[in-house]
Amino acid sequence: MASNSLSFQTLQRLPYYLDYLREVETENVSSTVIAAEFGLHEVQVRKDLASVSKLAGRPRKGFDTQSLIRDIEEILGYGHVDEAVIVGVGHLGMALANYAGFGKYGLRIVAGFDTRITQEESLNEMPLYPMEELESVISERKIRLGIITVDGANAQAVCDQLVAAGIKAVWNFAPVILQVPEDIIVQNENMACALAILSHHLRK
Amino acid sequence: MASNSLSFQTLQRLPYYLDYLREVETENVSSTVIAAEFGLHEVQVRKDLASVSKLAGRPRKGFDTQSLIRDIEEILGYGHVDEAVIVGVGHLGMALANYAGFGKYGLRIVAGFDTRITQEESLNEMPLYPMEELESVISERKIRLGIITVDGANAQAVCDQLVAAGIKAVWNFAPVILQVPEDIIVQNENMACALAILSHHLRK
DNA sequence: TAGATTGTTAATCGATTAACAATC
DNA sequence: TAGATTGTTAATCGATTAACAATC
Repeated sequence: MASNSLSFQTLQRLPYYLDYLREVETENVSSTVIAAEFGLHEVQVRKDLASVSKLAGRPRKGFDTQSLIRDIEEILGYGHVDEAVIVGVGHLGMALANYAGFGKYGLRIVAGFDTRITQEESLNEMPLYPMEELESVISERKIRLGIITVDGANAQAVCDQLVAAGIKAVWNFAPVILQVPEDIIVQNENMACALAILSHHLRK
Repeated sequence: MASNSLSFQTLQRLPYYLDYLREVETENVSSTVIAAEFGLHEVQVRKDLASVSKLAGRPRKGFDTQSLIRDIEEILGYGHVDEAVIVGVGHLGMALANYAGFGKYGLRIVAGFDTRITQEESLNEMPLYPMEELESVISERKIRLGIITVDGANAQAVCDQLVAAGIKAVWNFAPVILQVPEDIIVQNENMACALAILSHHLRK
């Protein structure tokens, strides 16, 4: 029965469950089946589901598939679209901006910014602005999520500008740890961290 | 004093420490200073460093900067270059293939594969092959790391092919959990998981 | 009733943090 | 010597797993 706080780990598993629930065609789904599908521990899945579902699961049957889908979608904020801006329109920034899949996850990147842009232009229907426009675009459109795809040396400065403009969450692809006020959340996507684990494994 | 096993968490922090150590110009560096730089707990950093450094830290002074850099580089396998192939040369695949920064981390992407490729061609000096060539390229060049940037529906099949060809580690950007033999390591880079955390935070 | 599945309470595990003695 | 910093041992914390009673 939906509790009020979810662990980081649980939140990260929800998108997987959701994908599976959308595919499955049965009326009910049990923790046992989902756990087997993903190679997770049954009790872990049961706890995850219990903490997000409004409708309790039923012994012998499991959870109601449709209701569970709605509950997870609500928690992940799919359906409700979040608007984001992206700063740094190099290879990675473009890949993200072009990535059609985000729509499915309730994310829309509505504008790009880059120091190399001198006047408004557009990339696949997404407007690109010079850095000077950052604050006005964010505050006018009340955008709350900023994606940083500039290089490490410039990431903190960009982050400060985003925060000053009123952003509430930052998705950081630069290989640095950003310093932000307490109420701002930062999600780091650092390729070097992932590589560290892979390389170390290969070296053994 | 370098122990034999490192936690996942420690490994992920090492690239940050390394960046900082390379920048700093002093002969010695203390855990205290690094902790302050990154907003981490002092003891956590000290434990991390103790577990990777061959030379013990010295009271009052800290660790020898150069020696620490070498130790971390060795553990992360920088210097020694890992070769990788990438399967799926769409936007994301190209962004990764073009990303110059990987060289710095000891990674070289030596070939790309895609179902849309029908005969060998090249992208910025990197050869692209049809899927049929996957096994022969990997086994001939003894490549041990495979990067998956195909869509979710095809990721497991690609993964199976990579494993069959002899890959030891998989870096997976598709939003699915891959099933692999026990001795293969998979590192997931799932944008939906990151977004789950950000969205949930914004929703509160 | 028997059996599958739920939810809960307790045990385990790994990582972080606290406390403190050792050292230069 | 005093003080900064180390390394180590114990306490805490969060997440996972085990054990088990409740239910349809």
